[in-house]
Amino acid sequence: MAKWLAKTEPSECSIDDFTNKPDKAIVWEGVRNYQARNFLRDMKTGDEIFIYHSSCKYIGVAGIVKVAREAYPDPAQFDETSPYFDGKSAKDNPRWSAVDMVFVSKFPQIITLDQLRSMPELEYLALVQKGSRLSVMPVSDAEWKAIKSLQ
DNA sequence: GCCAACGTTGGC
DNA sequence: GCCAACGTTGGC
Repeated sequence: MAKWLAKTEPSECSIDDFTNKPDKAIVWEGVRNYQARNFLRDMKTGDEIFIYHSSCKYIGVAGIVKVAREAYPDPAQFDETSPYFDGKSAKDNPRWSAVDMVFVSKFPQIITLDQLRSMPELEYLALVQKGSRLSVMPVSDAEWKAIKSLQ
């Protein structure tokens, strides 16, 4: 089973939104980057995903969720009141996808960027590349193990 | 708040 | 197809 990492601003959606409702799936919407979207579309039910908190006080990997529903048209792209509305997306050929995710675990402490950078196994992970803005990325088994070992 | 790095847009 | 201009991301 493939493994992934997804970035989120905790003010938008944090690991605590999952822990607050551990049995409820959360719609992962608003991805507006083609490379990230394509990775979303590759996700399979049950795939596990690291949740990374960005642009906040405590930056780093906060926990794990898993795919509850595979990619479907992101409803936000057709919602004119949504900041993710995309007037160029056609109903019969939706441009953007969403998946549903459910809670798996929350780390007792955030795994910091410094910790991630200290791991040679993570040298090629897009997350730690300078200037990388990719918000959804695949994680190899070796990388997954390395990140989990930092807990 | 700053600013470097990035992805997208649009004129040509 | 090129590339400058622009808006956004995201760590600091």
